[in-house]
Amino acid sequence: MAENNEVGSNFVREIVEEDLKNGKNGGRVATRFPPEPNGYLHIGHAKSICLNFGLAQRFGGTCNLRFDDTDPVKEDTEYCDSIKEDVEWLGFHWDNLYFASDYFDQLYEWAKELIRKGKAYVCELTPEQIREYRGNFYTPGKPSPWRDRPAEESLDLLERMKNGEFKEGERVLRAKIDMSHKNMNMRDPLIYRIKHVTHHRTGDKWCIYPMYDFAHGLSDAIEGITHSVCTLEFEDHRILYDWFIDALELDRHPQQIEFAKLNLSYTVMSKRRLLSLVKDGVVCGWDDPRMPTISGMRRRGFPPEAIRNFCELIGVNKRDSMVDLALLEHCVRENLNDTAPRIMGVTKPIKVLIENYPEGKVEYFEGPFHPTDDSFGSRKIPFSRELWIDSSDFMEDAPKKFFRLTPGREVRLRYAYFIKCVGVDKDENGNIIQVRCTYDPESAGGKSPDGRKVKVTIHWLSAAHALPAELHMVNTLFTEEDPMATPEGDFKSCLNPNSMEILQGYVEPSMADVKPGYRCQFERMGYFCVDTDSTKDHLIFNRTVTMRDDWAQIQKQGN
RNA sequence: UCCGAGAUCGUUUAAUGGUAGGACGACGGGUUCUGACCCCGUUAAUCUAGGUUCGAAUCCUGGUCUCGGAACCA
Repeated sequence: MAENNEVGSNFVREIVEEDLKNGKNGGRVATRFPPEPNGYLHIGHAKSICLNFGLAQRFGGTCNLRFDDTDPVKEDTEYCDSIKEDVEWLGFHWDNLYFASDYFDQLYEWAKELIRKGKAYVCELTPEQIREYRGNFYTPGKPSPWRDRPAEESLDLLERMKNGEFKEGERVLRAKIDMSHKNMNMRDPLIYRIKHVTHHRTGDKWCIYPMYDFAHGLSDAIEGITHSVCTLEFEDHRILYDWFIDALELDRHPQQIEFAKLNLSYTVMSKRRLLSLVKDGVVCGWDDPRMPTISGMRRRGFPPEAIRNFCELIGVNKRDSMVDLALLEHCVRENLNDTAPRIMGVTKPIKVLIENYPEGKVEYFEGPFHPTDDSFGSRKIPFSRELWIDSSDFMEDAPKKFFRLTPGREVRLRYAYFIKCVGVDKDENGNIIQVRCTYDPESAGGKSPDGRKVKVTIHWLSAAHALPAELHMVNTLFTEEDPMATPEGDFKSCLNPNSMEILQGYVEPSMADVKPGYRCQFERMGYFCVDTDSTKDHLIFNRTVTMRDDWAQIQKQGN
């Protein structure tokens, strides 16, 4: 068993396999991803998407995309569009696109059937009274005075609720179950409530809208879903899910299976909190590269394959967990290492003057776009007397383990020459304005004919040829691993003031025509992605993720 | 005080009564024209107390802790 380098199964997969083995559902597997269109999808949804679509893929079944649009107050078609885009971008294709609102007619018929069976009634208690009558965890509820009214009366009232004869809150349709049930969900739960609100799809056709518990399971049944996967907070609702299907004596009975939702360190994951970040202007929108939304991660440069792989690695179970952001970053690097062309970019420029290199001379060095995969091709990189290097690659007073440029030290300029630092020029305030070096003409192409070794190779750009670029150095949005663990759950108290550092840097001339979405590696600096707002005249890159950095670790240890 | 669920290396995930394994991280080393990638090694866990058994992470009992649940939200 131990020699299993493929990721193990998970309990949902095992349930489906078992069902298949036993011939349940006629050997059919049908799942669905049922988002409410009231916000943008995030990495937590990606877990659910990968699970549901993955199940269908693995077992030759189907997976529907169904919008759970039963509360017109919060829902909007803008969200539907973004959700569809995100699911497709992740690489999944739904067998059918449905809306819970497609089933409003059928649901209404079923509601009337429940009334006729004596299993539902129209209640005229106020919202406050309903709450009061429901009791609490420790004390049983008491029956509504309208509980036993004749079915005919409820039928008539429901019809009039539908036609808009009553104000919101005046009447509701409730299931008649058990007001003293241990599970609060069974104390005559609501089925329909009145809302005089225009629905994003059905317009003003309805003045009543079905509640989740009623609509969701029955929608599953209508679509012939076999395995209805949802998150843990619905565990207490499963009994109701089953009750409606049984009460209506439907011939299909989907099985609800609950799993633990994803928590990621250094981020928050609820739509409500993400919306508040957007509304408060903490971020620039749902697709801000710092957001854990699918659209934010896309803009930041996370490849869909990396996200899918991450979802596979984290597994599926029923215990609460907090997945380390480092695992997501690992998946992103692993993918980008194989797929991203290498280029040179300078994030914090410092000028280097090659004293013995002729003024006005320009030569070109060939550099492959990928160290091991020739199919990426190569480009010519211009070299001249004045260069930009990254300020992190030079130190005047270097500690022992610093291998980069420092007075008297020789390093290699990638693909170009060995250079040796011979001096530093400063302004009157002591700030370094330029590093002076000499180069070894024999080392052209970065070769070392005499076998001379150099500790490191650094990246560089010909100052005259470099393209200015705005660099968005994306970091975590929060400084705490669990932002919700801050006092009173005030997650905004640990917002990271440096969540996005904006730098004016340079990139090599081969980047002149890159389009938004283009992903590449700035050698030694990290993976970057061209931002959606980037133009030919104003290049903008988002740092997708840094490189793993041993030097940074050493520096950290020194402190 | 009620109902439901869950506790395995720092994190995450395996084991389905039979050697507690993998991944990420951390640490150390090798390699290197990216202090990257890659390779090798080290670290490190069954919530607790009993019981059943030749044998328990797994089964039983009692504790403890964590999470979810009382919207005309989903």
